[in-house]
Parts: sequence; C-alpha cells; structure tokens
Amino acid sequence: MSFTTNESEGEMLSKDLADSLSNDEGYFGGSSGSGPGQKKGPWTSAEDAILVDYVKKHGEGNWNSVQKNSGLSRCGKSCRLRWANHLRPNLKKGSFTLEEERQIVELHAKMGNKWARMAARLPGRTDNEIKNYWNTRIKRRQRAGLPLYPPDIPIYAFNESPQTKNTGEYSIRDRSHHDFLHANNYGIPDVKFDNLKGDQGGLSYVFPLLDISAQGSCQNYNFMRPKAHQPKRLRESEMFYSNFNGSLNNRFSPFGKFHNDAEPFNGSHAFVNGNFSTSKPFPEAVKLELPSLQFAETDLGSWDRYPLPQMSSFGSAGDCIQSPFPTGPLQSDCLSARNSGLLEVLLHEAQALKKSKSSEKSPNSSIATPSDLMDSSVLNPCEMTVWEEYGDHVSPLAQSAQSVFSEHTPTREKSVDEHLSDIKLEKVNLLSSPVRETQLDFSRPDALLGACWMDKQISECPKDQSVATDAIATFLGEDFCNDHKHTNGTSSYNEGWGLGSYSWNSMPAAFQMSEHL
DNA sequence: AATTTGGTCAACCGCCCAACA
DNA sequence: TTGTTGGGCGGTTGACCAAAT
Repeated sequence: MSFTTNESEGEMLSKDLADSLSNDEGYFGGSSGSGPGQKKGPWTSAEDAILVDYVKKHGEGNWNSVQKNSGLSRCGKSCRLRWANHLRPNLKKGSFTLEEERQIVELHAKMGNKWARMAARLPGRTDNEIKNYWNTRIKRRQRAGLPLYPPDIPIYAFNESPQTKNTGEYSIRDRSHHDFLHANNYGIPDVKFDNLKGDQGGLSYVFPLLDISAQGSCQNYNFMRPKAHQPKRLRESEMFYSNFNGSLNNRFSPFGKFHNDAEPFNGSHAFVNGNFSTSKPFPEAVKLELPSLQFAETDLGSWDRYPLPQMSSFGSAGDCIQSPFPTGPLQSDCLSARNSGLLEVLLHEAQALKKSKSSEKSPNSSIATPSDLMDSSVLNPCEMTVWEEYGDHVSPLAQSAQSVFSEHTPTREKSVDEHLSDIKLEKVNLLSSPVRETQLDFSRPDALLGACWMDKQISECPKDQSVATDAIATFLGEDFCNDHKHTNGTSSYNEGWGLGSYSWNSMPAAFQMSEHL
C-alpha cells in the first residue's frame, strides 16, 4: 500500500478506521469488476466516514485512488456510487414529493430510461432513486394493467418542445422514443384464452398472439421487452433508430402494437385468473394473477393525485381505475367490481349499455355509448392536438369501431387469426382515446368486451355481423355464439350483445364456473 | 405464530465513452 | 492510430421489511 506525500492526519485516521473494518460485516468479492480482497456489500458507517473524509480533502473524482490513499477496501466504482447516492451533501432523503413524482413521470415521457439526466433535473435526487421509483411504479401499474403515463403527459411533454429545440437535448430521436413509448403506454391487458380453449372442445384455436416473442420484427416497438430480447445496452441512436425502422410509419399500427406485446401485462389474464377459478382445473395451467380490477382501490401511482394542468376532462390514471358503473339501482344490488370480478363487471356494463340504448340516448343519461363518446371526442381540441402532433390525420379514435368493421374488414372471408387481430385492434384504438377512458374504462378487458362491441357501428354494418359473430365466437366460445346466432335473426346485434338478455345458462362454461365461487 | 408474498432500496455488474499516453 | 484507464450509466440482484395469508 503506497501513500501520497500529502497524506494528512485525516487519512491516517481513515487508515486506522479501515484497519478496524477488516472484521466488519460484508464480504470480499473477487469477481470481475473488483479486485481480490475488495470488500463488497453494504457500507458501514466507518467506511462512510472514511470516504467522506477523503472526499473532503481531495474532492470528487479519481475514485480509484481512494483505496490507495484511504485504505478503504472498496473499488473506485463502489466509492463513487456510495458518495453519489448517499454521502454527498444536498442529497434529499425520504420519499418523493408529489411534485417530484410528477416531474419524474414527465421526464420519463420525454427521456425514457435516462435516469442520470432525469436526476439532473431533480436536485438532490439520484439516478438510482429515480430508477428504483420508476421500476416499482412500472411493476405496480403493469400489474394493474394501467397505462404508464397519465393522459396529459404526452401533450405536456410536447409542449416543452421549445426547450428541445433550444438545447437540442431531445432530438427527433427522443420524440420517436416518446412515440414508441406511447404506443405501449396504452397497452391493454392481453387476455389468454388457453383455458377457454381447454374447456370448450369445439374451440380448438389457440391465440397465436401471445406467442410472438420470437417475431423479431416486432420487437422494435417493445418498450418493455422481455429481458432475453433486449440488447445489453443500446446507445440512444441505436435504440431510437432501431425503433424508427418499424414505428415511424406505423405509429399507431395496431398490429405493430399487438404483435409486440410479447410480454402481456401482468394481471391481465382476466379470463384465467382467480375470478374464473374452477374446481375442475383447466388442462393448460397458466399463471394465475389477479386482474386489474382487483387493484382498483390500491395505490396505483401518484399522478392521479394531481390536478391535471390541462385536459382534465380526460381524467387521470385515477379515472382508469374508477368503476365505470353508473350509480343507482343497478349498482346497489350487485357486487362491486372488486369483490365479484370480471363477470359481474361485464354484466354491469352490458346492462348499462343496453339501458342507455333503450333510453334512446337521452341527453340526461349518465351512460354514454361508445358512439356517443366518439362523437364528443371529436370535438375535443386537445385530443386533436395530440394526434396532429403525431402527424396522424386520422386519430385512432376515429378509427375505432368504425374502422374495424369497415376499413379493416375486407370483403373476403377472414381467418380466425384476422378476426382476433381485429378484435385486438379495436381494443387498441379504443384505448388510445383518453376521452373514452373517462367514460368507460377501456383499460379493462371487461369493459372492452362489454362495451366496445355494442357500438352502433356494428348494427350499421349488417354485412359484417357474421364476421363479428365469428370473432366473438372465438372470444367467448361457440356455445355462446350459437345462442347468439339463434337470436340474431330477430333481435338487433346490440340486443344480442346486451348480456342482460342472456340467461346464465347461455353463457359459456367458463362463465358459469364463476357461479360456483 | 409461522409462512408467504410483495415492495423498497442499496449495491453490484457489465457495457460504453471520453480522455490520455 | 491504437490501447489503456477512469468514470458514467442503465440494468439487475439480493437483502430487508411489512403486509397478507
């Protein structure tokens, strides 16, 4: 061990301390990155004292000399990290304030996982703190099946673009990054139907959509790709340009989106989670997780606590987790979504929609049909601004149900795969509309199933009814569909889909199972 | 009361870049 | 120009704790 000539008393003290550390807890790792005999693990207060003392005298930097000059058995990297994250002055301790949380969300919408840059914008906070906060938040929201950003964040971020222009800090690449982030943010829970398949002999089809991780071309969009598919570390240019390849012309490509959801949101298996548990286990066991509904009253993030600076009518993430049920008798005699699960929610929404239909869209009605929502949404200037920013003259909203049964429905007979794609496409379009989220919670699969398909667009496209019926059959099983077909001749499609007109016996087996819960 | 589960946080690892010899 | 080194960054891991079962 060599010492510099300016070795001070403090350093001598540090060395004394260091000597006393030899028996401290921790271990001495010999793996790569740290030399033999270098201590790893949690820092002790004595080590902290040594490091602080050293930095006071020599300043930050030259971390590799810390070990030599102070006797600390820590590698330079470890010293730097300890100093930066815990010891340096002006560090804020404690949990993030609401404003800081808000800032993090906004910054992440702009920068992505640039923790250090984000930390630079948050005085006293470290990149590690921000990273940890974000990661836990992601997990939470993923599990809840909620979008990562509140609806106002994208606009808010774009409104800050002048700064971008001035500094060049966030170039087009950043923006594209935001695009592909956004394309995933409204990712909706994928629903696995493996169980339905197993339980319904007639339906032997298995979703191919969930087994798409191997489709390399689709990974371009995948913000939260499975680890195995992620490059170790892409520099910004690589990452953004690689995303550009696929996303620039398909920013709202529903297929791009869905084909890239190689990693469905946790908690998304609405049909196969605890809500539909059965005493007769399905032959194909899948991961059982609570659906997003059951997280409705948990802490799902903090931005919903903020008053949104704009577009408040869109609602916040908090809106996404609020029950869309109308108040009144309908609610009173039914179990809550939280307690009853998807089935009751489906019933709720179907009944609500049917009710709204029967009341001939009374202006006072508290229930808005999807078509109503579409109409109203078109008038929202903020919404238009968003899509114009994206350079998309046809907003996803305008492409919702209408487009599914017109533009996206070719005249030829569609394969089951295509039907399913259309179904998912529809869900994506609906989810892309923050407006709708405030009225009906389309981040929830139950809402999608219960509501979006009953849009009047369907009834206005009789020729597509068979297509839709087939697709729905794939969704819910042949039994259900056959029943529907029997009634389809005399009743409107909407009525057919109003679940209130169905007895439980008409429901597929998977639905009936919930009765035994 | 014991066990399980989930969340948080500190620390480490590996990669990359810039500076420098 | 090339190789080396220090430092920064993002991803990941594991320990710890609290809540739930």
